[in-house]
Amino acid sequence: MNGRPVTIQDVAREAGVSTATVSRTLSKPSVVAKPTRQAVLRAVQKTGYQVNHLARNLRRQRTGSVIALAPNLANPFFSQILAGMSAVLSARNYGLLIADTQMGPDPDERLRRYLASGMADGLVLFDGGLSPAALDVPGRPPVVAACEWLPADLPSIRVDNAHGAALAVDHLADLGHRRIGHVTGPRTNVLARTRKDGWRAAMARRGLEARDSWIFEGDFSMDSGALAAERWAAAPDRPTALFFASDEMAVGFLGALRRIGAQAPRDVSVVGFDNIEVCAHLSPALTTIRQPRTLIGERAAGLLLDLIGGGTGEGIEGMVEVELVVRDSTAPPS
Amino acid sequence: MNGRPVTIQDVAREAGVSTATVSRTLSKPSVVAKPTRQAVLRAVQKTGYQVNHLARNLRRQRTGSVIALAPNLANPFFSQILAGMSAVLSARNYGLLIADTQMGPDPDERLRRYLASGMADGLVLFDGGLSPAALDVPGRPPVVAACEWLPADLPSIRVDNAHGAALAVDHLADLGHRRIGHVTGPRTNVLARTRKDGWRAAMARRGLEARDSWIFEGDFSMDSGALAAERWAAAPDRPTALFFASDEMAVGFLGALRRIGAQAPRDVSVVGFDNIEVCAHLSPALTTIRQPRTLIGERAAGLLLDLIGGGTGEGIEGMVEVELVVRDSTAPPS
DNA sequence: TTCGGCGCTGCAATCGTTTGCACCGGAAGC
DNA sequence: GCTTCCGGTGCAAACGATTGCAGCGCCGAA
Repeated sequence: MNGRPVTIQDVAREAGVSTATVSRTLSKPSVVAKPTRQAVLRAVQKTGYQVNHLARNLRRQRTGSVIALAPNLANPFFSQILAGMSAVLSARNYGLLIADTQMGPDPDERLRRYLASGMADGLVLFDGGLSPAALDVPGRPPVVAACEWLPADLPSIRVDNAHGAALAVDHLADLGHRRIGHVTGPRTNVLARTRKDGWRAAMARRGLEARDSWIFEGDFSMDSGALAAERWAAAPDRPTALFFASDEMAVGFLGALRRIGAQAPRDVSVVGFDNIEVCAHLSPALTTIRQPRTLIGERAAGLLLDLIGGGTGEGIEGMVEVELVVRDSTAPPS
Repeated sequence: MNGRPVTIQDVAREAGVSTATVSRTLSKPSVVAKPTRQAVLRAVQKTGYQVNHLARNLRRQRTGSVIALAPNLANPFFSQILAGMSAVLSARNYGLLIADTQMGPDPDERLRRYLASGMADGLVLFDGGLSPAALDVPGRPPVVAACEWLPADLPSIRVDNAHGAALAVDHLADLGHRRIGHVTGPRTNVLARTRKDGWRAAMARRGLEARDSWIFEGDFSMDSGALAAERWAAAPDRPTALFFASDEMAVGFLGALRRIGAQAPRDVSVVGFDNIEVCAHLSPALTTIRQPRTLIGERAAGLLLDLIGGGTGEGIEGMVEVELVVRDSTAPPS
């Protein structure tokens, strides 16, 4: 009942065995004789012993946690991914540390610090904007890239952006659209680039022209989507349909569209990317490409744990499939 | 260049001093003589030494991290709060661990385990649905309640829900509405209750009747907001304005409203609560009560750190103010 | 000359586990 | 009866830092 936390020594004394035996009872019960084991467990019960993770981890030379490094934690896109990671990690008794790359002055330096500090046994990187050189830390723990990725050849969980773009374009083309434009993400972002390339490729495959004036540059944000609405309205040969590199931009677009008196899908068909929750509740409900975010988190965590455990990541690494969700924001051109 | 990580011993040898001196140079530079200090720092540079947090923390009897415990990590509401926490914590060299209360079978037990495990120096609790008894762990670290709170008398960062409700009701009443309804959160949720009580009180203060049939029960989700739209449409004495306990519900409501051919603010004025990002981009843009989520995260983290440091939390604990953001979803009754 | 005091440094204990190795007794094989 | 083996246990050395305490040299005052 005193304040001092109860240690393995106390349990050992209580059970009349050595600390080694207590430790083994707790970690590899099979090697200790049944009566001893029971005595130890009783002592643990009685004393209310809890292992001290710090001591255990120091001895084992591992931290028992993993860092998720995202460009912007405030972005809700990540919350579901983190939830997926958390589920897998906590099932395996790992903790999930989260940190923001874009907060301090020097993101690369931050990444390097995290890698060198030994604060975690592994790291999941959601920011493709970092320099591969920052990964060049001697003795760094395993790193997994998710969603975005670096030129460096990291094990990664990728989303099939090209296929997503193709689904979108095919859907619109099937409806009869021929002038299908694209609203891009930020120019430097890998996701944005692959979606744009996917759009271009899909257009070519369908024998449609992918005119440059049908490309509107955005940055994934709602505001940039709203801006795109104005530019779309002002365009001379404006597309009858738009494929957006993110739902957020599509949402911003739809709102702004209404404000200038136009309407989807009457005046323009709209396809987003992500399937964020609000899509289904907009009016018109947004047709989009669903990204399985929980799955991405689970896969990323699983891959990282495999690497930490000395595995090769074989069979876990790789592409995550996307699918088209048709709602009300797309229709044949009028 | 060998694989073994460099320890404080290596630095000591390199600099020709004892490990004690190296340690002091790094933690309390003022007590070591300048030439020695420089020699040590040079050695640190040369060897590329990084402190081993596990060892340090074991010795110091602290973990250097803090747990944020949320009911549902996938809920984007928390992402901005976590970002705020992360900013404060990482500035003070603390790590942020996140975990989900509602994932396993027994949330209370999970909380108790986190408290007893010593995995963190403190904990921020965002889930008001847990049993106060779960906090009754001998020698538990400081706990801060944020947003929601338990009956137990925890230090907390609260949001002025009553004032928020009053702002909403006053705004609607000022526009001329007299039949102002309320869409609630889940019955057991503290936030939901205080917002509802706030609504009732504000109605009374304005001399307006708060009829029970104007209360629509929801659960904070978009789906429940959509459901409320149907029930609102079917109500005989339906309110001309609705105050929602969350933006999400208001968003769901607006979408469903359109689908049944009605429209805000023509047929009903709508006020939300939170000011999530999408509010400004809906059409009509949603009038709402802004909750400063980043600030909540910062305050919660600051309070917890103060408590961890032995402070009383005086001056940090307390209420966070909300404000009315008027947009297009409210207008005088027609 | 002696002594107190002060600034700096090193010694070594300590944090609480895990785990390689040695040991011990009993069963089994020859 | 003697070895061999093996399941079960304990001893004690790690893991890598922090820190109380003591000691050392040096300076200034008496």
